[in-house]
Amino acid sequence: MLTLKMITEETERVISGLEKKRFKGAREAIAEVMAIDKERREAQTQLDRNLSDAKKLAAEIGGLMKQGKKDEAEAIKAQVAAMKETNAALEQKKAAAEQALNAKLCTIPNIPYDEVPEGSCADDNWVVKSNLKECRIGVDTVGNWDANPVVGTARLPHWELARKYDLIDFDLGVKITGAGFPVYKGLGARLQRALINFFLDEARKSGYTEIMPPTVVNAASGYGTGQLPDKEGQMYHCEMDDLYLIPTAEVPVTNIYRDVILDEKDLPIKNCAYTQCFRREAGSYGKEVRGLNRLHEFSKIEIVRIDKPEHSAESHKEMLEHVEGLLKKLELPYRILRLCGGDASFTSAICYDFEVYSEAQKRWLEVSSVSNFDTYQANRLKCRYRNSETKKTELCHTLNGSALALPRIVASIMENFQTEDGIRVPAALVPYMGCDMIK
RNA sequence: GGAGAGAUGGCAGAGUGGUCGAAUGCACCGGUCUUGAAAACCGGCGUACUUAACGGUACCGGGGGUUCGAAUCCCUCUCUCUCCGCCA
Repeated sequence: MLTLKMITEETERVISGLEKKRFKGAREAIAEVMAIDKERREAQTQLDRNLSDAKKLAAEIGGLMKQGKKDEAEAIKAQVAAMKETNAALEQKKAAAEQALNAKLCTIPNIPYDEVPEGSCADDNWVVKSNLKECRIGVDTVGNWDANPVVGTARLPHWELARKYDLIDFDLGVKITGAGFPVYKGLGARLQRALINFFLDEARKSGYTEIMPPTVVNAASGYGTGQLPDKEGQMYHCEMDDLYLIPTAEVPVTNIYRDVILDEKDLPIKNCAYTQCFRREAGSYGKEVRGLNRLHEFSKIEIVRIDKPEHSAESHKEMLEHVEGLLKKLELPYRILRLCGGDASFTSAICYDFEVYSEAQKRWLEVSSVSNFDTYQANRLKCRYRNSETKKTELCHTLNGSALALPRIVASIMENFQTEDGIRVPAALVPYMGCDMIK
């Protein structure tokens, strides 16, 4: 959530930022926050004063009793007792204001950085880079890519290739669990493991510390990274124990740093984690979710950074380079988008999406989102560091990105590298696969 | 799952109703001494909210209660440890 300090000190900048994010009723929302905050402060100052008085009076009683001045002691007792009611009311007022303030702040998104483009939907995103031409997979051509000659053959979508080579069984997943829970088999399963190991090894080479976190989290963690309260319906919930299946490793990994004060010298913290991710994806339907395009359970390697404010932009850049490096090594056709204000996620200050091209589906598939959350997430998490110069605690910046999510990468590999003899394995994966062809 | 014990500052560990935000030790930071270091000595050393400031308030695992007053008493939840049971 946004900090009160920012809202009160830079009100106009916040409002225009929210408008850039296409947040409706920004001015009213901010005015409401400030009004509630005023109420809260008034209740607090008054309560503090009353408590201070009561405390001083109550402290006298002990002495009076020892001196045997029972009557005086009793008089003060009555006096303090009388103050209790007022204090209880103030306490309640303060608590109510705090709660209302918090609830309101949770409904207000992060404000975008200056370099975030104006715009309201996906069409307004900037394509900052694309290697499509180099890959020579034109939208209309059919497999003229040198490394992948499928001339004259219609490209098959990955779900058909999955069946042809017996790599993924979607129907079996339905039998065991339900739609969106595929069963990977044989080389299909091995490809999963190969990608997981490849991504983790690459992350390690880039200096990330591998974390293996729990895949179920408590409500406090869900709240810490912002899945709760608003996106409750997107997570699987174990009611009996009140635990949630994680939608991304971001949740458990970032929550490591909840309520933590870090040393400046330890920043930036660079963690990576492979986990299964679980998403209910309520409201999804149709061909958009066909095959591997959208699953309820999938594998993902996430990179997470905690950094000091003045270095987070540099961190973000390094993360983008890391993810781009992965796509290059996998030889996939990709493009990088800088998301516009209206299309960027609720919590991000700036976000880049990586997409790979699916020749068979004739569309781009999002495989990674690399965001800087500035202090937005850290404020909710209470993740701070001690500034070595001022000796004061300050909010960290948090960043994360997928590096990478498997299903669409698998779809893209299958569709783009299909040949008449099978599916070519990109060179970087051959050591992990133990073969250069899936057939 | 059953029985018992416990949860105090970065760590260790006192504190069982009043002057306790909390002794003491260690760690850490600053200083004196020293060519330098160690030792010794002196000083500092939690977080948040609030106030223009002085200062004030809250927090001793979480929540609630008793009391004029709670780290201390009561209830409840969570977690940890020991024993038993079950089990990868």
